[in-house]
Amino acid sequence: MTPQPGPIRLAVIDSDSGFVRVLTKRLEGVAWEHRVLPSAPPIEDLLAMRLNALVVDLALLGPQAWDFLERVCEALPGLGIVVCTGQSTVAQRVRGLRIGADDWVTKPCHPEEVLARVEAVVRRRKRAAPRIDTGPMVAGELAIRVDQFQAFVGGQSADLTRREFELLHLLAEGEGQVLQREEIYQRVWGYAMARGDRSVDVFVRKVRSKLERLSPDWSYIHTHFGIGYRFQPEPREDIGLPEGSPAGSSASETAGQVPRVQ
Amino acid sequence: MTPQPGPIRLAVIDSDSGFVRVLTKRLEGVAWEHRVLPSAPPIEDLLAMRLNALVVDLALLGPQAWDFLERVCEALPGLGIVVCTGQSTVAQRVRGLRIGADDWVTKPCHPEEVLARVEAVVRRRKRAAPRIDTGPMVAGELAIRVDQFQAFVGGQSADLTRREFELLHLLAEGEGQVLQREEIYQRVWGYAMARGDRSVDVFVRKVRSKLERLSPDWSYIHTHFGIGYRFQPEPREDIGLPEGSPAGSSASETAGQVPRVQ
DNA sequence: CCGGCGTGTGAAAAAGATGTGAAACAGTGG
DNA sequence: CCACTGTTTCACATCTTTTTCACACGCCGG
Repeated sequence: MTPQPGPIRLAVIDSDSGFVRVLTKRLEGVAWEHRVLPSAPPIEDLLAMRLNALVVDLALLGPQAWDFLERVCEALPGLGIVVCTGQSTVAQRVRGLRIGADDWVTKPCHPEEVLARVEAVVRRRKRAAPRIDTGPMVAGELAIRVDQFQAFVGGQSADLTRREFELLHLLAEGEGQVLQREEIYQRVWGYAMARGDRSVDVFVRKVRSKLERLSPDWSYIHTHFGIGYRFQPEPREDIGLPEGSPAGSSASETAGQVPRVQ
Repeated sequence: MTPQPGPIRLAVIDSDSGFVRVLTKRLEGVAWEHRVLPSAPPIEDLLAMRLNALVVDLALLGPQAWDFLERVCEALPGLGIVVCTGQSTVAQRVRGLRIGADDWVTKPCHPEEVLARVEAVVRRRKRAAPRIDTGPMVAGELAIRVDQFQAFVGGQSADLTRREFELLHLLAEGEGQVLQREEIYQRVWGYAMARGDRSVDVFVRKVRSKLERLSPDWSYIHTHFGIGYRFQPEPREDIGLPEGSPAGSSASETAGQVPRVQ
């Protein structure tokens, strides 16, 4: 349907020079960004590469192969993993797939097939973001232009950094949905969130503050206590507060009508 | 990490009786809902089955195999497709994967591996499209939306906190069943309940009170003295009956058919 | 009708999450 | 190497939720 996979960022962990050479050649043909690693790098390095997919020969990792596979799957749940290894038993293949590998190819194999399998794995992963309409998405006073990695209000840029933009973009795509912190982190940062990480909160604050500067009468990002955040443009009703009432005043009275908006 | 893939709805299109028999046996072992089709059904029929995955032997579809594959991929982009066929060329496999198949297994193959591959495909699909099939569950005037971690009545949020929601959700899932306090605690809090802990009671009260605000004419959570609680939406009948009949009404109900409603 | 438990109720105390500002750290380009 | 921008980490303020308590009430068995 949409054969257009776009450029894929791929790493190959293998030291079989013949296989690597021939695969690399094909990779250059399709212009994917790729990198060959002769042995398993630390997980953090893989994180930093922001990959779409990984091709790995488990055989060369020795006894820690399963452990490595497991840790990679856990840390990068969004990464497509294709194991490409010599002879293996059914039990091994089943184990690898159960642990979290997406595909398992047996060498010798044709590089074109490896590519097709990587493509299939990545394709499925990307289905989630099929936003094709080139037009900017508008919400309240906001215009979010994916092509510019920026949000505007009345033609003026909110001056968001890349992460800030990606966060806002993700939230805005799921307008009205409550997204959990873990999921947000996973999808914006690209890997699993460590417990106690406050990055999402911090960035929400930054985005809020930048949006508020340009669009003071609207609120966009709502907190769901104990869960995460929800994007939904709403005219701010900070009306009233005439005088006497101390700010502290109960939020409770307002409850019932509109879900709590912080 | 991915311990629980949950039940998968699967269809197998194949007429190779030996393969099908052995695969079916394994399918029953894992309790997936499955169906075997001896030939390609109309796309609409596949749609109606609301499948998670499809295993198909392209060989038996003859010359229209590619066309069938293409149409299925287009019509059901969320469906995981595993081609399971006898001998094939690299070019055929690449073609199939490019068209939209998620995996391609060559017969003869071990049923366990087919299952593992189906599982991997479905796992990835669920990660990619996290919120599509999550229809709200309705009960009485209540709509419980898991994706929002919230319950609504007539579009209005009950403003449940996370634990309150989880409690309600658990009870609602077992609609009509009496759940013991210990089990409720175990499943909502995640660990064993200490003796004398009243948390469950307290939260039941909070949920009841929040639900009653929005849906005063229904009662949802019923107490079973000495046991626990049961979720079951019932129109409240305490209206009328101004004086004559004491609330205690028919003791006969307690007979076990219709437990006491408090 | 009474007493013993188990549950309902309201409020206070404790625990936990988020908001906030600023400093530490990392990456880039001069 | 420095200056600069952006990201991550930290400590603390603020606010919400969860837990704990003490007591009232209702169910059940004498």
